[in-house]
Amino acid sequence: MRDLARELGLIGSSLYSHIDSKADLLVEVVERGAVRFQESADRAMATDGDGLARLRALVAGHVDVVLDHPDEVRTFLYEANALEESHRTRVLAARNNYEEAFRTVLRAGAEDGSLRPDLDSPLAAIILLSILNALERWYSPNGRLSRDELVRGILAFGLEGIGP
Amino acid sequence: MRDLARELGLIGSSLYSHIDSKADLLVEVVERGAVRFQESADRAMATDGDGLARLRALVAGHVDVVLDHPDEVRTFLYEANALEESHRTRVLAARNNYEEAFRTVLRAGAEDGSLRPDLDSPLAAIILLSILNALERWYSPNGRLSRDELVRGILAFGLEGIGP
DNA sequence: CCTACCGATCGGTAGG
DNA sequence: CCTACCGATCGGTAGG
Repeated sequence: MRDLARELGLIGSSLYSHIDSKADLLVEVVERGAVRFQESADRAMATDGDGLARLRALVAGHVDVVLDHPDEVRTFLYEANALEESHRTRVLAARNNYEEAFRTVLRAGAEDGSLRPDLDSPLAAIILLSILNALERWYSPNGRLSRDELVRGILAFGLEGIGP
Repeated sequence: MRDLARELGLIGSSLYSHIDSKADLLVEVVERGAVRFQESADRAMATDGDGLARLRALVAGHVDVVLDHPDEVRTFLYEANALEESHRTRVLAARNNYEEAFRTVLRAGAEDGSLRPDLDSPLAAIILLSILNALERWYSPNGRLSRDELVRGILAFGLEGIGP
């Protein structure tokens, strides 16, 4: 808390004129992350087009959220288990709901012919999210890939694979 | 430290008859994770066969390390940045070396025809490791997939993709 | 928003 | 390996 305060030009105890507790502050930050992802999914699901089109929108939206709000995302992804039970449950439900959007478009794509008909949608959803969530740990805008190339690279890997 | 001691049936200060400091203990645990991955990569690279065969061995080995030693792996993956500079540098170098094994077999596969000739090996290596490292966060042996089905599912996703 | 604190907990030590 | 501590730091409060 004293570190946070210092970044605001305050001393530690002065933070408590603005927040009630450290735990409350964590809840707020995690919640912001959850909202970002939810809004992104809502936008992507409102896209019209086949399963593949909506999958592309979900992936691009996720990349934007992760790269535009890395601190909130990190906190959402890795600190949710530090929340008190009731808040933790809500966040895990939000996460599952978001993952469900991926499962839904994958299933839709398998049925409308825009994706492989025999794909394992629960596994593919987890795998895609594993790839997307890890971005925060390695991607730099100063690296070899622009954000657009990154999205295309991930989609190429996921859609075509690396087989011969 | 008191929590760790309790799990051993000791009180906190008694730990210090066995270790020199909390920081030393962390170094040791992280190092164990690094060794597990390195040994796995060494075995996989000693496999004979084409790039694809060695990639399969790398993936299966990584899955085994993650699922058989989750605590060491978590510490290796997420607590390395809590190490003092010199140790941190060594661990990051070990990680890069391990990733290099993935890049090497991917490049080999692209050249020997067992993998897609135009694949982006640095990106594919990061993506595969993103998928593999995330396993610890969701896979349960009591779930729908056996370990073998998991490996096959990941390889199917990576090799064939989910495109139509 | 700061001053001046508080009780609890942390990593760790001396001595047996 | 425990007893009996220590100084530092933590989240937080009362009062101005």
